[in-house]
Amino acid sequence: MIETNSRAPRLGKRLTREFFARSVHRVAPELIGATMLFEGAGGVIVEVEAYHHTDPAAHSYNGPTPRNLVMFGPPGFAYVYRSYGIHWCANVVCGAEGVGSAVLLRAVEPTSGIERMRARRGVDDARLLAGGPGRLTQALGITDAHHGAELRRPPFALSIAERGVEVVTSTRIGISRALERPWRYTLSGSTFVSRPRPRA
DNA sequence: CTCTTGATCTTCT
DNA sequence: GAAGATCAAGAGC
Repeated sequence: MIETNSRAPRLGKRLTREFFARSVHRVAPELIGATMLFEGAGGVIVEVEAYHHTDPAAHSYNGPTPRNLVMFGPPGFAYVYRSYGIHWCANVVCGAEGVGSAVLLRAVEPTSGIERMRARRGVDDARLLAGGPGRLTQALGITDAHHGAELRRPPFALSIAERGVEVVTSTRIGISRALERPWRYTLSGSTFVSRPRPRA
């Protein structure tokens, strides 16, 4: 399904805490087209997934644990977890404090600090620099050291696109529960997503 | 191009 | 003890 996120209430404006305090299902599509930098490296967010606290696929589904505690904290902070023992994956906490919802950052189209991203990743192809949640954190240099950090403050820099963009919804990647929920959001036509263009 | 498998370790059962 | 919001390399077509 394709829609435009032009109704985003804060297009072109600096992100506020209220931006993240809304439903994860409203925040997620509005992050598509936003620019995300970490210590100056990063680019345009082209793929995210929403994880709601009532969602069996969400880490927060069974309530707070030491790992997911940040998800239950205030919105706008980073939930960083270890994936498959190897990678780091980064989320943005959304919704009211205590709810336990977050948006997984899955792919960025590189626009800034590309050489640093290449050095960290060890590859040249721009589509392989930050296309995938593990690749994204490695390219930008995000680790568990930034777990619980606020996305509105350095070294993060996040800004919503000046204009609305076409957003495609599809099913999420790599999960084994709640497979049918269409909570993956990608920038329409982008070749920088973690997997080929989702079937619309 | 697609499919399969190994790496590696924290969390939860 | 198994599973997991992943990735890269290798085999096969």
